[in-house]
Amino acid sequence: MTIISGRDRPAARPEVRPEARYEQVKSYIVARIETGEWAVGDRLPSESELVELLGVSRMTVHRALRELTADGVVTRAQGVGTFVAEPAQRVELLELRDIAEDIVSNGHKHTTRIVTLDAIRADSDLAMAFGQRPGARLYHSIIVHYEDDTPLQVEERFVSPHFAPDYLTQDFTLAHPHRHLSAIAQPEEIEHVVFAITPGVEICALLELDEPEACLQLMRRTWVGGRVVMKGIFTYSGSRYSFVGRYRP
Amino acid sequence: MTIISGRDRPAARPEVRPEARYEQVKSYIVARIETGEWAVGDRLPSESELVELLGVSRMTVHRALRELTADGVVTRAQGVGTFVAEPAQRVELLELRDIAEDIVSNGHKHTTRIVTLDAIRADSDLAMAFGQRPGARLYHSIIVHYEDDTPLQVEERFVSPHFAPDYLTQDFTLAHPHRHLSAIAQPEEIEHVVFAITPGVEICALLELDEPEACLQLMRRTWVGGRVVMKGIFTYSGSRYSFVGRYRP
DNA sequence: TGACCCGACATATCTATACATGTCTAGTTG
DNA sequence: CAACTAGACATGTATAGATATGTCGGGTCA
Repeated sequence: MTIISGRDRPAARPEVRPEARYEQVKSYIVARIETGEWAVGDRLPSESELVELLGVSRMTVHRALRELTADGVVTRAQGVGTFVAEPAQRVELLELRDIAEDIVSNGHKHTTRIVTLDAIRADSDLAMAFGQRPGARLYHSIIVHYEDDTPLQVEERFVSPHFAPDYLTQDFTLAHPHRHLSAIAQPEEIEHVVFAITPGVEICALLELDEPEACLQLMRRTWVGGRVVMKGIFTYSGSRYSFVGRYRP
Repeated sequence: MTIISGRDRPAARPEVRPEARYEQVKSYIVARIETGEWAVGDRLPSESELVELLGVSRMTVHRALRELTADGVVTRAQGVGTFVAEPAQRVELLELRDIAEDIVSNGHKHTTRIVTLDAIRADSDLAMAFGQRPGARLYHSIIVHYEDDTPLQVEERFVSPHFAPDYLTQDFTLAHPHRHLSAIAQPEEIEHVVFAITPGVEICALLELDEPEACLQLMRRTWVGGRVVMKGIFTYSGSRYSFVGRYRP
């Protein structure tokens, strides 16, 4: 049995690009899994068997199976066989967009105001957070991001000088969240925590809130070389900002 | 010039699996891009040129380039060539974990309490949200999720009966956020919005908060067939819950 | 009995070749 | 000069065959 007629098959509808054969093989396998004919954990026919079954070459079958492996549909073990994988459990993701991109893509003007920009000595809490001795030097900044003339976000950052030597002279109108890190210092791990807080008087003033309202706060820690090199606390104007995630399974 | 010696090359270190040739080709290309020898937008040597340059077959080069395309390192256009792609801009993602899984994986006991479970008639706002006529039937539930004996989340959901016919008799101790949808109704699109709010008296009572505090609120809308079929509003106990994301680039 | 080896079989990779399809250019033709 | 066309060249797909490597079971032998 073959799923595919000969190479010289006339195209039924010239305007429709015929599906490539390896795609047809993928569809064949996925269909059989979806109907339950091949259940989770079952072993699929071997490549050679599929070659006989479908009338295509082994490389074509192999490509189909390799892509299905990448898609998480099957798992393969050399010398053993190919098996129907556990259905991937859906992970729902929220995209943390850069505030500047967000403002610009909504058709507004993005500006920043530097409130504080200095080098400090770490107190014991900061030293602990950065895995350094108390008294270690850290760069520190407080910046307000505006949408047109409305403050949307206050960001406070602490940065290890070693990985951002020219932090104090950077162009803070740039958007990228890791703009300050030198090129060698590629982040190895980034941790985000999102809270809801009621801001204190300083942040209320910076966000021009007449009275405190619930605000989103994002804490980001960036690791390089097993150490925290940047810690940022981003407080968003409560009723004016939300995180949005939109995805298609 | 070849990057690869003959097939019968003796393995220098038998315990180290030699890298496959298509992997070596990928590394060769990536290295040249990373050093800037091939800059963004530059055209790479054609497959045939790489064959000559590297001493491997075209299929091997092709596989390397196909995988680099999937990785977003290069872009290809049939009949034109292969080009160094824009470096993918980092998107930072926050995983929205299921509350029940979260509680259990932290070693606590997860229980739920059904506060409300009924069928209602949509008012004009709800009808608008679900793309239906006012007066349409909707299932409605309010459920509190507890970590041990502490309320962590209040969820309120509205569900289109057509896609969740047995919603009212479901097992609400199950965790999956789309447990209620029938198997045919695979979500096409899911939208999440995260706010910070100050909860009203009802939610404060359900979360056993003595006085209002800033809380995270997650709104989720699920589309099937171009229509909203489920809308949920999840309010998390303010100081007791945060979203955490941790990832390696 | 247990350690070892070997063969059957599975996936993984690589090659050489062929043909299909998309793009662009230079030249031709009206 | 514009429109068409042939050809060069790029990627995309498919094939058959060979080799490499991992797994497992059964047979052999001390």
